[in-house]
Amino acid sequence: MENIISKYKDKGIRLTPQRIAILKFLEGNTDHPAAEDIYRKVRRRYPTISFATVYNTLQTLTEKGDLLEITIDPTRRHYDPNTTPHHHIVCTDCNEIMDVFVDYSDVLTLPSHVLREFKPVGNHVDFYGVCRKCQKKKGGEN
Amino acid sequence: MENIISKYKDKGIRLTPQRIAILKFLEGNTDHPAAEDIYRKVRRRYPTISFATVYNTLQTLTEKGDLLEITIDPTRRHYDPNTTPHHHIVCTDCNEIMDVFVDYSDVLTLPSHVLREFKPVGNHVDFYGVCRKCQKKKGGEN
DNA sequence: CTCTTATATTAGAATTATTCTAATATAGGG
DNA sequence: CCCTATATTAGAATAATTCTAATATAAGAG
Ligand SMILES: [Mn+2]
Ligand SMILES: [Mn+2]
Ligand SMILES: [Zn+2]
Ligand SMILES: [Zn+2]
Repeated sequence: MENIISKYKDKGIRLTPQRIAILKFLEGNTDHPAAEDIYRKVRRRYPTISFATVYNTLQTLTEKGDLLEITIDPTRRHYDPNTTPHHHIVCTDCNEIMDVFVDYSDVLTLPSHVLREFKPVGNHVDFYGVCRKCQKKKGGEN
Repeated sequence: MENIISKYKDKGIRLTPQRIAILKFLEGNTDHPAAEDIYRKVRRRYPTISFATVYNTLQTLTEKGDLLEITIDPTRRHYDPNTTPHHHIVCTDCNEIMDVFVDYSDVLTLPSHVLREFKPVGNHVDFYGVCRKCQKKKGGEN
């Protein structure tokens, strides 16, 4: 818990109570929260926190390389504190996002005509599927 | 050109001049336009067209399975009239999007603990890279 | 410990993409 | 040619994100 503080002290990011609360919420969080999820949680302890602070902090962390923006939900940006490269599977029904820790880099080869136009630097796979909960729901509907 | 009309007449989509203009703009378009790109183009011939018409038409086409929404740019939705499954590479600098027509399904295998939670229905790979134009620009900066 | 200041926080306004509304127009079948 | 279910429209509404400018504070220097 307290090592979050030492971890970020070095990085040259100024540690305010609001930021520490955000960092604690994100630490180990595997839910891929959106800004509002973070805002709602942190506001419980810091009722005057502003959305601007949440967005500013998320942007700072992203710039420092300690947070990833997930562009998988067209309606809002989600955030992922796990910056080791990995992929996601999303429920087409409820939008739940689950991690997929497999490195597909070796098999994701690009055709030469693409390589002629682009110098690749990374990849990310979005899997789509139906989560167990939604499979049950759908079964019941029929 | 005229076969667009016959193609969609069957599908039970009512063909208005505005819709035909949108369909013609999308036909074979490989630029992955956003709603505003479509609006701006079609407005040249139909100056009174509304954004609502553009969005309604895009939604209708998506529902009929003749258009794909591309969730790769966090600031706006892009659309792809090519509905055969394929992937994309995006320039991290200028956001240009290029198609990648390779079927990776066989090699994108999921771990069993993920398969226990999700019944997969599809996948999409986002490649990131730097396009030739931006490679030159960046080279010049240094 | 106190001072200083660069940086962070805040409320609220601004911006922007997308959706909604309700009045009007029209595609296309009969 | 008529009818009506469906499409178009202007503009308002909504919602995510960004911006602004005033105030507060973290943390390094002394
Ligand atoms: Mn993740
Ligand atoms: Mn494409
Ligand atoms: Zn689900
Ligand atoms: Zn580029």
